[in-house]
Amino acid sequence: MAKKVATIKDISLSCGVSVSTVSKALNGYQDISEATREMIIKAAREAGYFPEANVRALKMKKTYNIGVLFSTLSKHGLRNEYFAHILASFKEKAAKRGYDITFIEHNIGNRKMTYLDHCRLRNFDGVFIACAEFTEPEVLELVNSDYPVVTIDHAFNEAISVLSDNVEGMRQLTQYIIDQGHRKIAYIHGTKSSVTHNRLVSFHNVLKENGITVPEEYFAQGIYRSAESSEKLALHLLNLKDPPTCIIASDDYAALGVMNTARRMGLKIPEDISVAGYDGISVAQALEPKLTTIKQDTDKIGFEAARQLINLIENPMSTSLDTIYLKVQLVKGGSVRNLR
Amino acid sequence: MAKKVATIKDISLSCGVSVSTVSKALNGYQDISEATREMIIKAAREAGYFPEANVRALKMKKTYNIGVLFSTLSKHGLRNEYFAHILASFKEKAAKRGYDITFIEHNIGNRKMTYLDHCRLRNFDGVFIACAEFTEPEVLELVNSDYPVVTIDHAFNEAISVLSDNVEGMRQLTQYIIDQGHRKIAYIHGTKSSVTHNRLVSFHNVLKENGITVPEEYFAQGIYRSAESSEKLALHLLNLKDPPTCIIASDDYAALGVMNTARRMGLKIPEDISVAGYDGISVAQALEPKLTTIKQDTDKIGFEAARQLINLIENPMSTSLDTIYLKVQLVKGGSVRNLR
DNA sequence: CTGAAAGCGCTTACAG
DNA sequence: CTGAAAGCGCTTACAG
Repeated sequence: MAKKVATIKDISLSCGVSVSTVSKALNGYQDISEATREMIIKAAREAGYFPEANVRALKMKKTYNIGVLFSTLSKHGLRNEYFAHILASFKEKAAKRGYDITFIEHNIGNRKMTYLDHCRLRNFDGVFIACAEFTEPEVLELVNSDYPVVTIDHAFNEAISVLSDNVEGMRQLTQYIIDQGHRKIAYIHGTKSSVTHNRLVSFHNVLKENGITVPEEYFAQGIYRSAESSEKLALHLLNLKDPPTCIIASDDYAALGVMNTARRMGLKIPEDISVAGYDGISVAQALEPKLTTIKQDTDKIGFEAARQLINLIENPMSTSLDTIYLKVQLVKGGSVRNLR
Repeated sequence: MAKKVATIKDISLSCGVSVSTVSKALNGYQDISEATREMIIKAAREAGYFPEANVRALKMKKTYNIGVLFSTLSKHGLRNEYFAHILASFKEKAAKRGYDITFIEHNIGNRKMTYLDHCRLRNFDGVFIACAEFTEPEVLELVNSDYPVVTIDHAFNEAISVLSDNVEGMRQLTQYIIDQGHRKIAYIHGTKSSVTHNRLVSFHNVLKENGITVPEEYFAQGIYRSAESSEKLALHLLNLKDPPTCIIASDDYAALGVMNTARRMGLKIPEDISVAGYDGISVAQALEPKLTTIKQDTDKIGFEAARQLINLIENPMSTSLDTIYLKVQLVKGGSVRNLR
């Protein structure tokens, strides 16, 4: 079980040269004779030698390791398809550029610590805040630290932020529904956050632009990703004296809840009631009718976050701390009826 | 942007003591005067000092870092709810025990390397093979290495394996369906693998025990997690001269495909055709009728994998290389009709 | 072309 | 109770 690994010293002994020479030969320095280099490389291969990155980092001041903050709250974190997909694509891009990924935690080896402490401990080259409570002091401490930081879903002045364009997404979705002839549109939105806020504002604006007014009772606050919560709220909405013809849910999971309630009431989708979601999770496209929704480009978000972060790490002076808005895509599905 | 971090030397200078003394004070050695200790701890706090783990590891021969192999193939890896949930729970448990998690990759800093090389590079304390091609030479090299290894979904002699009990799961599911009065049961299974094999065998056995024979044409090979694939296969099955009364799909996603096809053909579920899945993904329980399926306990799998691996790391001599089978749970849902 | 030496930041016997 | 010294495995000016 012991992990006995060849060191540079072992190679130097077996080759009868100094460790300096071994190091240089292995790192491709030019001032080593071809014969020596070959001998060393051969010996290293045979010994299964591989340099230890942590030690290397000690001299090089670079760990090629990125810290990823991914707090695993109830419905968030890795258990959320949205975030899991973003991480997958971030990981792929980072690997391609030669960086490893380590999760940022609150403790290691029995020591409690802040996120920032953990970063120092591991000496990350940069930090990706993928999923966190953005008002937490510890998170802010990280954002305001000396580390190169990229966040998603939330913009900071002190970091690069990659955002799915929520204003534009909600605009496209709402306009599409209006274009299908709907004027009585209800919105079960998620709990308070900047994302929720932007979508709500956008929804309002598009209604106004189209000269549409909807009653207060068409707005309900649900819980992101909770089908249960939206089932109840949908029941209330559909039992109104003047019910909506279309319900937009906070996300695709919530939309499934709306569909369940509708079907339970004997309503057909989209004939009797139209439903729309947000996110574009895979399952919602495996159903029939396919859900009308806004697809967030998780591959692009993760890819872009990694690209930006590594640029910031490698060329801090030529990488500005921008907020980057990524395009979303309207998925027309079949769950919104054309009333015209 | 420069990460100037206080070192132990800085503290020693500001306190007027040696680095040895600082190190000992910070690590709770007893032979340091109370006054000195307090002064040092205070100074360290003020300087925002935090020891660097990589350097520490150099002496301590322990990194408190676990390598996780998670190859991101098309439908696998982090984009698969099953694996993502297992990773989430593994991560939580590992964090609680004080271990970090780093993904094992194929390259870092432009160097190609094997998985084992990467482990040596990062000097992991142990390895969790969560999602990989188990026949790949590189994976076998890892399993056969000196590293403590835990795998899931596949048993090895040289490692601890945590498995969801597929034989038992398929047994429960099949028996339940038979108990509901079904005798014409089709099975759209996944592509070849030990998991697929065990489920198929179990399915056969239960049929035999119940004196049931089903025609060859009731077996179809689909693709795990592909609704598209199972849509086509279901169409074929339902168009047979003597169609099944129940179709078991390889997993819940595939089951959704079966449902789509059925509905498209004007069949109601479960009145006209019964459907069952496997996995217990969240979405399948948000639908109506709820899908009859076998729920794999992803939380338990990840938790147990982490627990076993850390035990193996910390107490190699008192941790045996077992294969651990975890219970599954039959979710009765409403997608299988009671024919009695 | 090669190697001795210093140093990265830390820990830990050992001497005082 | 405190500190000088060696060492973990590697890199890199510098001297030869």
